[in-house]
Amino acid sequence: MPPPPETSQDTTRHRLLHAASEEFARDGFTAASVRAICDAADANVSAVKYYFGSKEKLYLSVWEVAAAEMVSKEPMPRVEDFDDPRAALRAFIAWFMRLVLTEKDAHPIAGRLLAHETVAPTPGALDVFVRNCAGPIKSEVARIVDAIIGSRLPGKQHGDVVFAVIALCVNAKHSREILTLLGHPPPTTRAGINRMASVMADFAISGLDGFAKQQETR
Amino acid sequence: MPPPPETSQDTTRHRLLHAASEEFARDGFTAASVRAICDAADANVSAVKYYFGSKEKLYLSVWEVAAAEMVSKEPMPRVEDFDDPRAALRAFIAWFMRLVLTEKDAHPIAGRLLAHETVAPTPGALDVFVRNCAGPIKSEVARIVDAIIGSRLPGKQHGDVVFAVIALCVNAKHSREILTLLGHPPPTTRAGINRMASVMADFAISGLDGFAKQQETR
DNA sequence: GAGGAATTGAAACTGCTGTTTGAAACCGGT
DNA sequence: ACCGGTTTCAAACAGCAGTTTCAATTCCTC
Repeated sequence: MPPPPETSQDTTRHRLLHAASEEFARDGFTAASVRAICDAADANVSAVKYYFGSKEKLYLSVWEVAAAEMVSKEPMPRVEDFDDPRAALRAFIAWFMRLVLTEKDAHPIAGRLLAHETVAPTPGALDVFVRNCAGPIKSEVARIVDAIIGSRLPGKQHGDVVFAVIALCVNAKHSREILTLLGHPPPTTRAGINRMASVMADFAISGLDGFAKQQETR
Repeated sequence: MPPPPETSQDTTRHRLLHAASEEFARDGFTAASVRAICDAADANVSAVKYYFGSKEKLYLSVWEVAAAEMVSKEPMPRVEDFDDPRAALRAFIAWFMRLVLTEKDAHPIAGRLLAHETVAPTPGALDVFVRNCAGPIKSEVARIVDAIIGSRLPGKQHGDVVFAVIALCVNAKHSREILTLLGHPPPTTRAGINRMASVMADFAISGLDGFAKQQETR
């Protein structure tokens, strides 16, 4: 019997993790099935209990990998890396939209996991997701927004504006099926995503400048 | 053979429809269970087959009611009803956000059904939803956007901008759980929704004016 | 090579889903 | 009171979910 190429990447545990990533990313936590994952990983169903304990703990392990991948493959742009906060916003929006829209590029699974988790949170995994992923993104957007509008909006309005910018980045992902049926499918290529991100950045910068002007006249 | 519909208000059929509306609105098509619906309606499980044929046909019936409710309770603002297209946009955003965010006001269920259907479309019901609901909304936003920026953006960009405006309205609903965990829960009262809608309208108008100015300088 | 731990395997368990069945109950018209 | 259609009911169906069991196998160490 010829021994299969047994690198450290080909253990049952790794194959399970890899297959689970794809299933969870495509279908979300609830809709993904343990049996389908194990079939894809060429493993027995009992392996998920043996290696991870349960479906939910397997999901958390997938999230750990995805979060690590997110920060390693293409790091999040930070406002202090730019001279102009508007340039920072452009770069951030492009980065964020590549994150959520790209299917097989820099972030094979993190963006899709993120999309599922946002609209249908998995109770046990939601706080992990918010801490490692949504929280840092929101904080950075808030810092960029502050740098542009000079801050000092009332608290609620400030948060509304921050999440408005985020909404511009994630909507194409969340509403993909509807957009497609309405004749406006979201881009999937890196070039197409960057082009759309540029439009969103124009929109966001003009929108924020409106608030900045509103501040000045006070 | 299943009989034609009744007209009275307390028939089993009517109770089923009412209970199904709430369950589908809260959990979406897949997650809502026929047994839970029948329990809430104080009816036997077989009643859904008897009166509607299947869970999916019951869901379509719920959508019919919701769509009718949507156009009757509070009609969609149209651009020709206003002198200024920016005022039309303000009114439209406020209307749309009330639609998707309100829990027990003018649109008890339509907005929540819409939210579920947008992010997790039900194969059999998606085209009905797009035709009766998403399509008209998108068309009206497009008309308002045209009136503001004077149109003549390249096709793709124009669509991007239209859906950017829509994103501002629906994101708070789609990301409700995340926003709540990040300390910024979406408003639920009519006054709170209107306040947030005003901020989104400011943002959108400034954003669109940016494109309008961009057009002029060409 | 033998012993013992680590891993895999097929099958069953519990519990849920939407659907179907066929008989019982109900109700209005004769 | 009787009939015939309408409506309800409890129960079972087939199927899939995640989890569990425990024997069989593989792997490593002595």
